[in-house]
Amino acid sequence: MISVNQQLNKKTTSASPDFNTWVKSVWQVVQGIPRGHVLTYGEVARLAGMSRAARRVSQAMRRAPRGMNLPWHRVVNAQGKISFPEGSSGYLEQKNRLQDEGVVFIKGKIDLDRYGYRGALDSLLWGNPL
DNA sequence: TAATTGACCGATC
DNA sequence: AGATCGGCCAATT
Repeated sequence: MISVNQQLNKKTTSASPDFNTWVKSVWQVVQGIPRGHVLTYGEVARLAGMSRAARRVSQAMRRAPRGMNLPWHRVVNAQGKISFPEGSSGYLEQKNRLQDEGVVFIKGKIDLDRYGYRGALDSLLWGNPL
């Protein structure tokens, strides 16, 4: 008995042109994140045109060519936390990179209202403190 | 072919 | 605030 999940998987698997196109959109979106700000996986997915594909964003970023210097570190999860296992090399590198850009961690979390893209726009429009 | 795996998310308690 | 849970779906095992 083949599961529904497997059926769906089969239907869209094997490098569908749609998915590959979307992957490129993901790269563009990520490239557009300003220094010192972050976007969540879900937001990137949505902005790239697939609202439910948060989990695919990491895949897309992993595929990015080295030369393009994708600012992958500016993508965090919806809780404002780094999604690599705490203490892993990926975790530390991402945290270091973000801190170098002025992003502040409080108890391992980033305040998305302040550093998120939306937060950034609100800051500009509202001129609110910090 | 089938099951498992994630750099996830939102609702809910 | 933190923990659980179901849904998600290409890639990997």
